[in-house]
Amino acid sequence: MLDDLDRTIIEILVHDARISLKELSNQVGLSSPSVSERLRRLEEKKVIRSFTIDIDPVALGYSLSAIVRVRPLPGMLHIVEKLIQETPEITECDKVTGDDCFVGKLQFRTMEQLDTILDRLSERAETNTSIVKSSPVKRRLPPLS
Amino acid sequence: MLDDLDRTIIEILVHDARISLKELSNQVGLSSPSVSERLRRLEEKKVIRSFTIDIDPVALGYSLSAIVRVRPLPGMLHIVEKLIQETPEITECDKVTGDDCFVGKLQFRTMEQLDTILDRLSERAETNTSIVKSSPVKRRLPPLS
DNA sequence: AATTATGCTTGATGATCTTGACCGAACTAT
DNA sequence: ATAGTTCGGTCAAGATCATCAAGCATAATT
Repeated sequence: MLDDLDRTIIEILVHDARISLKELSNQVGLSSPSVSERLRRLEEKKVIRSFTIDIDPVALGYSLSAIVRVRPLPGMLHIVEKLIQETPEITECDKVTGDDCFVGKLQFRTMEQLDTILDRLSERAETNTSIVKSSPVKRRLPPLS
Repeated sequence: MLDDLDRTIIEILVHDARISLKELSNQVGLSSPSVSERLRRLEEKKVIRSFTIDIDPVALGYSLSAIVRVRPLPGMLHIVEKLIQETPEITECDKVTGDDCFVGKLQFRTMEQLDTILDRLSERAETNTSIVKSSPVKRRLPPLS
């Protein structure tokens, strides 16, 4: 489905999505129309879901983050899911197997804010919260091979 | 630190980091040199950490993912941290407070592969793994206000 | 009140992107 | 085998875009 050239393109763009087509095509070893066409196809096939930016949450004032595991009280599953989606400080959340139904990431500014958000969840779910101390692995791609 | 124009720029780029400066400046309502200069400063201040792409792991063959909580055995903290960092299928990992020391995300292709990876960790840590069934909240920014 | 710093616009220039015409290798069907 | 088709590539042009220098307005500083 993806050949070596596609993988090279992806690896370059992961590090700099705003590189010019010319520079990209130089690094890949193809002409720019070829790379442009490959890019178009990678987007079309939804291999590349989007070009985006990585923002430092601290710069937005969110100096703290936490992993929250959420186990809805009986009958509360859908309400809790909606509540999670409507909590903008929860910046990602997965629904998982096991005792915890949801595992999410929470960005917040103060402990007071954390408390407020968790209080709201606690009306309908048991929560288990771990404050993030550091991130030994920053977001990265798995092996492309 | 950030004004409304900066926030607008960020919101636009989050959705399309490869938009031309011209189009971006139209949407922001400034001339392109102004936007260019603001972009430069946002990068300089490390508000924008990088321009990158969002890749569908499925397109890379990783049709499964899991949240793994890792509690190193006594004395194994640093070895386990290193082991996590050297496991490329772990695409992000936080060090957190609480009983679990690390919480990571694992991308994998088959249950067999999951088993192999967890076996390696289990020599030096207790692990608790939850398979991701869906993602009710895709990665997003917290409120910029 | 004068001065300076900041952040903006404009317009010229040079660089980049896109498009269309064309080419060749690989695969299919006769 | 060979003719046709498809796919992915190059090249060159015209169209578009980014950058730079110059100049202006506003707000802060002295």
